[in-house]
Amino acid sequence: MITSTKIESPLGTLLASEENGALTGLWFIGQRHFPKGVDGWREVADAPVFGQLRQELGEYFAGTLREFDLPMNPGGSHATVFQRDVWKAIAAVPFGKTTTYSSLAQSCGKPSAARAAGAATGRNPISILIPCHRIVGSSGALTGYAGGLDRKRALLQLES
Amino acid sequence: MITSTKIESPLGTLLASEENGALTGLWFIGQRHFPKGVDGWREVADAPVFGQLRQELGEYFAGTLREFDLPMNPGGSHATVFQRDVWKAIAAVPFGKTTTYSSLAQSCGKPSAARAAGAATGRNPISILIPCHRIVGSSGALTGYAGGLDRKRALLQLES
DNA sequence: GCGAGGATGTCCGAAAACGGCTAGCGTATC
DNA sequence: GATACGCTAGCCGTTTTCGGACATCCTCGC
Repeated sequence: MITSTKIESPLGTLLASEENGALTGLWFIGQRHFPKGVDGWREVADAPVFGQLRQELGEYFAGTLREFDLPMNPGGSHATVFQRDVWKAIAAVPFGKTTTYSSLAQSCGKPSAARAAGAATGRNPISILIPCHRIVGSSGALTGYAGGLDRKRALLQLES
Repeated sequence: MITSTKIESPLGTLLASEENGALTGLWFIGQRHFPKGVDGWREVADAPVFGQLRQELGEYFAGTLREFDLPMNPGGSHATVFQRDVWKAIAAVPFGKTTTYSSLAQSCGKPSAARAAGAATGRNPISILIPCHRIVGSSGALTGYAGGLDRKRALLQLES
């Protein structure tokens, strides 16, 4: 049973989803790759992990928290091996730093799969906590963000 | 968590699967459309429903039982609406009787989908209990059976 | 009688398209 | 010379699309 809730943030409303006590997703409402089966989820605002998430997100946007710490389970059952690898690599990028798509690909053992890494990055189910906004082009250009480049810029600004 | 077990029968070895106390599948080993994820299932010979199944199958092949009665849940989560309709229609065919593919299609509200009904019949996950062997061509010919025509013939023989 | 063809839902494999990319050049501009 | 663009041609996992193949049967033309 998947449950969900909405969370307000300075960058717009977020939708969070949870299953078995672990966070499974966090998206800006209506963003690219917004999940499809949402209708089948049950809105339950007070799941424990949601409370913790609200708390930590608040501190993050206030600038007082740099690392999230709560149970996560991105991708649920589908999601390919490569995608999981990429997301894991993204999660390893520390607050305030950035890295490139090709560097990501390299971490996954597929040095020439930069473009595929970009695609996988876009499918990241847990925005912000898995900091896909910290991934930029090898030239330093932002190149893209499922929630819109403005938000990516804002998040990087917040962390600088 | 899906569990499974093997069951011997006069027509060959069967594989049964169960989830949450309900029978979800019953196939002749190696038959057409044999399930794929079997490796991920756990063999547990003494689930309650398996015991009952062994018992009833024994009586069926001995000729002393004509109607099975145990919890079934064919198709698990995938399986389309049309397929469920077809399987339900098959289950309504009584012991010793036969019906045709086009008649099945008609029962499902799609009179011209006889061929599709055939395809759906082949995907029936619970052999014998959902008596897909009772479905024949409109000419009376057996036309096909995922477990092989010999077994279909034998089952019909047993019921006559 | 007999052969050909169309309707039908689903699965499966193959092929093509599609991205949150990049390195390598050739030009253009100071 | 530097630096900065802009274009191009490869790169690669995933998604989408497409074309058959099926446990059929009825109709139509010969």
